[in-house]
Amino acid sequence: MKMSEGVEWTAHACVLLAALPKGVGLPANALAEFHALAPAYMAKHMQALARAGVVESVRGAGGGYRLARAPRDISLWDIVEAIEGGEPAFRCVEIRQQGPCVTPQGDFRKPCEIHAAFARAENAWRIELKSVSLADMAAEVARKATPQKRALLTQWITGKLA
Amino acid sequence: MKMSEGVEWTAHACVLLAALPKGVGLPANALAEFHALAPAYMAKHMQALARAGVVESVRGAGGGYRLARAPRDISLWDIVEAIEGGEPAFRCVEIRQQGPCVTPQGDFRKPCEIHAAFARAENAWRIELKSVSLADMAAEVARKATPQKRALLTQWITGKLA
DNA sequence: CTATTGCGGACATATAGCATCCGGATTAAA
DNA sequence: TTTAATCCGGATGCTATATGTCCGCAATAG
Ligand code: FES
Ligand code: FES
Repeated sequence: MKMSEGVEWTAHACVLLAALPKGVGLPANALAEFHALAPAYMAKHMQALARAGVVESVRGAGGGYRLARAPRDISLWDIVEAIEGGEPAFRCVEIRQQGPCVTPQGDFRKPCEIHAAFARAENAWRIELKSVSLADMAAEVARKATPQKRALLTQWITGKLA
Repeated sequence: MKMSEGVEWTAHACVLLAALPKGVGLPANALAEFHALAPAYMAKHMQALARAGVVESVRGAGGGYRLARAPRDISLWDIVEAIEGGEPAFRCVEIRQQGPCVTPQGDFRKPCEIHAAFARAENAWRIELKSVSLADMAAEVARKATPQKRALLTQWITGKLA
């Protein structure tokens, strides 16, 4: 059970976008370059984010991606859902309905206990992810940054926007 | 992000073992047959459970697998850990340390915010799984079973133990 | 008109999951 | 002592998913 690395890629990218002035964005190429990632693959992931409504795309020269909502209104779960899809990790395939001890009158309308337990666990996981917003993470990153890093960052960003 | 189906296989198998008298077990073949699963693959999964100390193996004729502890002391998490391994689904590969804006004096000793958030979420997930025991699930299954199913089950089990 | 950028599909490769098979070791029972 | 049942670990093959690239098309700013 391994989560796609695309989640980390796009999460970092969104944190970067959250640090930009409202309504301003960056092209996929720049987002990939910022963390030295494969540009073509990053572009694919950003398309998924756009389809999911997490970011907005602006086509044409000078375009790129920008956040579709305020950083406070975008959670880590939104990103996971966009990249991984909303399907649960545990998928009950109803093996209880197979085998020599299944009765014809068996009642399988209610989910089995195993299924229900995993559903509860994944729900707790989602709730935790939904409670973390881009604003939270961006603020924490900014707090920990040294003055040098801050300067380097603003310089790089202005270079990309020019 | 998909969990191995082996988790469902072994979870059902353990619930079945929990319904047996204490100290009594069943061979891997029977555990596979009970839910019409691939016998060879089920055997592999049971070996993993034995290595993890969830079940005990008894070799030789009349042998098989039995629970290593009381059903109350085996949780769903124990099974997931045995089959999937304990590694987290989200694995931070530290891409924050790459790119044009990393400063030489960067402090990367503390985990980044994204990493920390996923760790919290997965911890909530694990806590929920640890709170569900085989005893809980077996009791629930028994409660929902019809008299016919109960009879069929005991007949099948006695056939396997003979 | 041209350069830039996103969009979607086709494609290729790598990794992980699914499943089988086999020889060896162990043990109960005939 | 022989036989059959059973677990163990490794080797193997197949399939699905993840990773990553490429290309033509559409949109848009200058
Ligand atoms: S029937 Fe197997 S988990 Fe629901
Ligand atoms: S550096 Fe990427 S999640 Fe920690």
